[in-house]
Amino acid sequence: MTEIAISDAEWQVINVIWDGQPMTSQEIVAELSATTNWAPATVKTMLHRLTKKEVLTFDQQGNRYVYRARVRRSDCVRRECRSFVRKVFSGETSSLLAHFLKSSKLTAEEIQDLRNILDEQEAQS
Amino acid sequence: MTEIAISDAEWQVINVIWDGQPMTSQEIVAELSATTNWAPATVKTMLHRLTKKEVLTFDQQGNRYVYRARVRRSDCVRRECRSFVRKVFSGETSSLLAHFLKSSKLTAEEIQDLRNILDEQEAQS
DNA sequence: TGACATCGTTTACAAGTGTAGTTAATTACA
DNA sequence: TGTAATTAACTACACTTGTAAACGATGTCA
Repeated sequence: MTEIAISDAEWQVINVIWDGQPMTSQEIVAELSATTNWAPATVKTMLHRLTKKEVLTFDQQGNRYVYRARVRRSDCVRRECRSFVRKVFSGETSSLLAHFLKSSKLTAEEIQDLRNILDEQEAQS
Repeated sequence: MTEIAISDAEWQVINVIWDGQPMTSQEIVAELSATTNWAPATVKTMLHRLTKKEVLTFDQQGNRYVYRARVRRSDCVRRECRSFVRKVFSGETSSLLAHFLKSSKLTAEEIQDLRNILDEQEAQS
């Protein structure tokens, strides 16, 4: 079953990796410096832990590592969503949807896109 | 700013309190025994921590406490949702909505309700 | 008025987390 | 080839979390 637990800070790291892999650690550090105040050593720790958790892997080139994800973003997103809806909305996805639909200001275009998804969903049932 | 951090296990506890408050701890324990394997002492710890975090308060009646929430569920839900969408969907609520709309099987009725919400949202902009 | 049951409080403890300095190895430049 | 810079690994440390037993106070029933 291998429960992979990715912490909040680790999510920030692996998000940039999913967006730009393969990446060296200094590229990752550089990217994260835009959104955090983490010391480089902090990022290194995170990379180390994520590697240990088998979320990341790397190819060694000289004395530096080139990281990439070992797990699919979509799988992690799905898992995280599932536990979130369970925790906050008692597992009721429709409540969650209602909440986010109400609380967010969407553009006309986004609204249309969502309508289209609803149409598809309806067609499939 | 008072960052309130409610852990996963604590969410399970406060959820039953929001649903049934005011409640004594044995009522809370009883309710949770339906969904968890926690020892009563575990629940007590949680109640204690949530009280310390000022998420709960209580009235003393004899030697037992009657607990109720000090924070509104809607506020906690909102905060939790905000940090979740930031963590998993880079803050893009429309991505989150698309994900959940696609990944969940909704009844025709739920779909209609969501459409109505979309209509309202559109009308307001 | 004891003895027992029931509360909440205190203590426990390992694992995970956020945050980062220190160190040892390797590379690169002079 | 030696020294400076860079890199990943190791160590650190306080705080949170999940999980619960032990303890002391209080209430209850005989």
